[in-house]
Amino acid sequence: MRLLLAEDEAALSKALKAILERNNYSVDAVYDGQEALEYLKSDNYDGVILDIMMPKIDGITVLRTIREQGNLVPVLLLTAKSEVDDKVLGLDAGANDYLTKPFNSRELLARIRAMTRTQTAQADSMLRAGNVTLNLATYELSTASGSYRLANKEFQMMEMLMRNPGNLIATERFMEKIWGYDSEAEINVVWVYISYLRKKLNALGADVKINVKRNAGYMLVEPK
Amino acid sequence: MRLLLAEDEAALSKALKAILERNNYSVDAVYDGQEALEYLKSDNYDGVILDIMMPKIDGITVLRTIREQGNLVPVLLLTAKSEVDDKVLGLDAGANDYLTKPFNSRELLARIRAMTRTQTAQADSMLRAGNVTLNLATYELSTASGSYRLANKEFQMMEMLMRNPGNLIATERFMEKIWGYDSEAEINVVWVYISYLRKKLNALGADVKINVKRNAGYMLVEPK
DNA sequence: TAAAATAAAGCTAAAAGAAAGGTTAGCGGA
DNA sequence: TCCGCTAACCTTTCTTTTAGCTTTATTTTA
Repeated sequence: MRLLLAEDEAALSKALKAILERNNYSVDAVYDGQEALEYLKSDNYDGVILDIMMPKIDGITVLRTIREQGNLVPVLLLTAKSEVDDKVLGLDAGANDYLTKPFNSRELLARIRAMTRTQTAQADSMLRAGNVTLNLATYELSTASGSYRLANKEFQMMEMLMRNPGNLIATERFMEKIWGYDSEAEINVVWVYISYLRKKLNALGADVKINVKRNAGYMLVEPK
Repeated sequence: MRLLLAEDEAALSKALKAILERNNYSVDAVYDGQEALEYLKSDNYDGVILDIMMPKIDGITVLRTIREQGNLVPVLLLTAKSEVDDKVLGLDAGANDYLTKPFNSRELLARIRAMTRTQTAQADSMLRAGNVTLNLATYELSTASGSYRLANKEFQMMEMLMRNPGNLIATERFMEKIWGYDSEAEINVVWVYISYLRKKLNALGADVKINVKRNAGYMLVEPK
């Protein structure tokens, strides 16, 4: 399986390449958007890992360009924590998935596997659980009876829950993924947002629930 | 969960050990690569935190050596800021993850959790005795006729019993393992929790029983 | 030595206490 | 104005203690 890795930060690029190669991918690393476009023109890849912030040509433009050329190669976008709107842009531009830095290798590998599995590609920009959908581009949480546009943090929490239905997500995990390792925020922001989400799910007549497991975390449970 | 910490800088080592122990890891600290190798030979650890720059034998060599010996214990490498290439080397040598100094405790703990999860994760997430199962992930105690989600202490007691069916567990042993040596709790909390568990086992129609042996302890007995 | 008395050990419901989690108002910054 | 966050207060759940009761073991007494 051949992957193109476009990431300008040398240390991260090297590390990623090593991880990917240990997992039996052949990886070409490039360090700016222009190089990425050249490589994508000349070669056939099974997947692309594309940082958004890159010198010369940014990731979104690279993505848009290759899609215009009819290239349907699956693309995983890497975004820094704060570049939230970039995600939306990226999905609109035809990305298959995105990953927020910092991330761990297991997650990266899982996403790549998921992405390359169904070569069918084209952005699945909706998450679904029970009678609820979450639009990854517009941040809309909907059921038949209505919808809310979620704020950023709400969205990220809901996304994590919906990507792992039936699995427990540790409270610390929310903190790490959404607030970052160096955040000073109190642990109870998580409770606060869980509360917001439950309220909205309830108002929408959702048939999914967010369950708590004491001393552990939260889980999205779908109806049977 | 037992960890080996190999870090030559005394102050950092002490601090890390304290943090880890506060998070319920048992930590052995060693101060050079040679010691690390000795400890890794003689003992079983659930994870290793390995500084790269160490006296006598460096971390990468330690890592490479134990991997050659077929030891698959998860290893988290600690690298100083600039040693970028070391990361790559380290991952190639078979490290599971790495962390750049300086780092904060939340990140360290997250990495350790992630690293050790793989190994143990779905190994065996269920304990079984008679017609009863205990789900180690959800804390659910079940039979065909239903289930209870156990609270923390209840769960720990039940786990100890189910890991030693037919063996006597001293009341004092419960105290040591679950409440800790420095607990102020009275001995009769054990009786109280035994009582809770019996009630639930009974309500579930379990065919196992918790027997008492006077002046000794308790034993889970399975039907013949 | 059998029966009665006493002591020790263990059992359990309920109350008290502690901790975790939930909710809301409000403040400050884009 | 919307968003993110904190802080205060509320609710629920878990843990421990209390106290009275039952069972089992030991000692005493006839």
